[in-house]
Amino acid sequence: MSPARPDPVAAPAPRIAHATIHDVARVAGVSVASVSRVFNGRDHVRAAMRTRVEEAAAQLGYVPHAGARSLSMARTGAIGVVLPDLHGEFFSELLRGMDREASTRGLGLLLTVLHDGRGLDTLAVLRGQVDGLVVMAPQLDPAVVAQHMPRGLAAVFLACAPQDGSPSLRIDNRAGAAAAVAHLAAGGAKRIVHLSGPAGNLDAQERRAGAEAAAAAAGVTLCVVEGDFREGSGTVVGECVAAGTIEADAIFAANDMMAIGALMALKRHGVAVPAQVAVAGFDDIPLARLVSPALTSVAIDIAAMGARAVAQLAARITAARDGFLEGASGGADEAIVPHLVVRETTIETSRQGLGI
Amino acid sequence: MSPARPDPVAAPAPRIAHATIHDVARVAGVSVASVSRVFNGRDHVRAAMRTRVEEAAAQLGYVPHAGARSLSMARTGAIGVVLPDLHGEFFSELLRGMDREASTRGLGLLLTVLHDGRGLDTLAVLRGQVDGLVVMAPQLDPAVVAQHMPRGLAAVFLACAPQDGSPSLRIDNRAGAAAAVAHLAAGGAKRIVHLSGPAGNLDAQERRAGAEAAAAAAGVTLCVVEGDFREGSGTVVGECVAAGTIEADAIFAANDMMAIGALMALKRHGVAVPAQVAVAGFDDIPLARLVSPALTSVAIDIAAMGARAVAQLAARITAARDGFLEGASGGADEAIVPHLVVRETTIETSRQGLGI
DNA sequence: GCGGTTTCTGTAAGCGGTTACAAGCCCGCG
DNA sequence: CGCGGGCTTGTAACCGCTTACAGAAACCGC
Repeated sequence: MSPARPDPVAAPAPRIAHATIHDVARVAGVSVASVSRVFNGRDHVRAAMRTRVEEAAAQLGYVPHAGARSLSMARTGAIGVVLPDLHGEFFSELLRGMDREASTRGLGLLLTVLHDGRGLDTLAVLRGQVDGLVVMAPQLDPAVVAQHMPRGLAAVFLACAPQDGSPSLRIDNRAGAAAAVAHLAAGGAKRIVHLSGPAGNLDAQERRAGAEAAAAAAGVTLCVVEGDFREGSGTVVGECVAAGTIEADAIFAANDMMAIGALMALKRHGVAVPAQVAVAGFDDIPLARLVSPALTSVAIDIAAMGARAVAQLAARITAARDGFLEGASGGADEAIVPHLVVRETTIETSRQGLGI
Repeated sequence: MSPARPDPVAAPAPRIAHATIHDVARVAGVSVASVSRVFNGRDHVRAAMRTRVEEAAAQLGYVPHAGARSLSMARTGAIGVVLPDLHGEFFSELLRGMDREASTRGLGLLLTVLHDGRGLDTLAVLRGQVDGLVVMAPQLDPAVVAQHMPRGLAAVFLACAPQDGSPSLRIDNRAGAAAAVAHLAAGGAKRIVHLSGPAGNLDAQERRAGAEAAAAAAGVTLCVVEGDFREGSGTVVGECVAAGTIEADAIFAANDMMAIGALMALKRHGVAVPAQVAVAGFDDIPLARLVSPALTSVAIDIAAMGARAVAQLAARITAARDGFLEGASGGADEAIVPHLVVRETTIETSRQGLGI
């Protein structure tokens, strides 16, 4: 072997371009297999060789090439995250949760945003680039999504219609709405008006159903007014309630912006909140705690949802790798149960809000 | 060739596992090179062969393996985004801007969050997985970052101390602060108090310098009080101004939370804003437009900054690929100039705010 | 019909790793 | 001292795709 080993001293100084495993092997005077073994841990490698390789690697500034490695190991160490064009808090919290979970597992996050409709074909590109997919595409036809899914890639669906063979995570809108209505009823409300979202919206439907169920269970009256998820419809309802056109002692809006619209309208007309009319919303947007009085709302732990999705996906990936064939362990669907955040619009408090 | 070509009819039905280029070649009865040519476009391929290959590919549901392709082409089609542990609006807007720019170029975004200190070594893992890096690490020692950068990988630095050889994008804090102070002076302020950020903070220093320069230029008095970027220090200053301990007709805070603290304190003490004391902040957080009176603030187009970073990186990547060697075209450093958003805390308006 | 192009197409050598397999080494034991 | 057997290590075959190169086929004008 000795004649084949070049003099380490004669090795060129660290290059601009990256050193490969072959360079390291040459400099260390060993075979590429040995270098690979040293880098991948616990194969039987003699100490002398290990240090020789490590020195050569350090000298060359060698870093393994993730792409090559993933090709030969059939594992990329990244998961694809497919999201609609989201904004603000929701987006960042979701990603934060996913990252938290992924990084503890040594996984990277490859982000793909589906710009309005176009671009489902980018999913195909992901094959060989990720080990699995977390897909959130509530606005898309499940059949179309299914058709574009790279076959044989583990996937978890988030907040959208369930797909065959892949588990999905949804938000338990029903339970959240029920909790809000039950809370209002427990606070003494007898006639609750539910300001719902647009009839076509799935979340809106579920929230409404939850509200109705809880109202029935509590024996209180619930009247539903259809809104559009925007502040304006809240304003209208707030004014009707203030004027007595709608007789109610509590308002439960299907999202916070509508609740805030109603709240402001009530305030403007001198209606005491919560003394005369209590108000609750859904989503717990950051603004909810800042309005005065602070808005009671149903909160979803978005980060936890993201984390859960990644955890499920990771489980599926290892399961697939360990030979459990597809389809089998299939759909461990989960529902994320929101929790109620009680603030000043539903309970009397001595302390004033932030004064904003 | 004919004996080597298996009967297409005998080909197995589409498999569970993914078909490779060899499978397609076999089914189509051609060589892998031809399949590759068909998929990669504009090489000379006869029409008959093209359709044969396309049919075979469709039948097998073949999708090229991105990993393998990137290995042989030395191009991954992804760029790494390295960020500190960010929250909310900033994070989502930055990513939105990056995605917008990246997706038009057919690039993916591989996200890496640097959880408090730990994890710079994950940068090394990125080699072979991305074509370039956008790094934002304002809290880290530039030298340490430089040391961990995979050599030979194009990079752009965002809002942090400049690095050798890689362009960086920074926020022009000076210009933003100057604009705010000039605006206050133009509105009639003579004695402005600048509530700065902590002395050790780079942004804070720059904002202060900009404020001082603009005050000098406008010939108005500027007195600096050091704050800590939190609401509390704003409150204190607001109260001093209300009490007359600090004599001022305008407050310019180095960020919005402090400005809001001051604003609320002034309001509480019955000081008219902006009539008696004008207030301006920095950052234009979402809350700024919601407080009453709405806060004038210096806004940074975060999405544009993200987009710009990606655009620069893309340019560097292609430059590197086209042979311009490193270091040369080096640091086309850019500064993102913020713009002033004028609201009710600096100009009289007839309309009331949102009433929040 | 033939040489000279020009246009396809196939062969095979990578890209940078991993890893099954076998060969080499060293050891203790009979 | 010879030999079986466990550690180390090297050889080489992949992973799935691109592409340089060369051979084959088709086309041209004569």
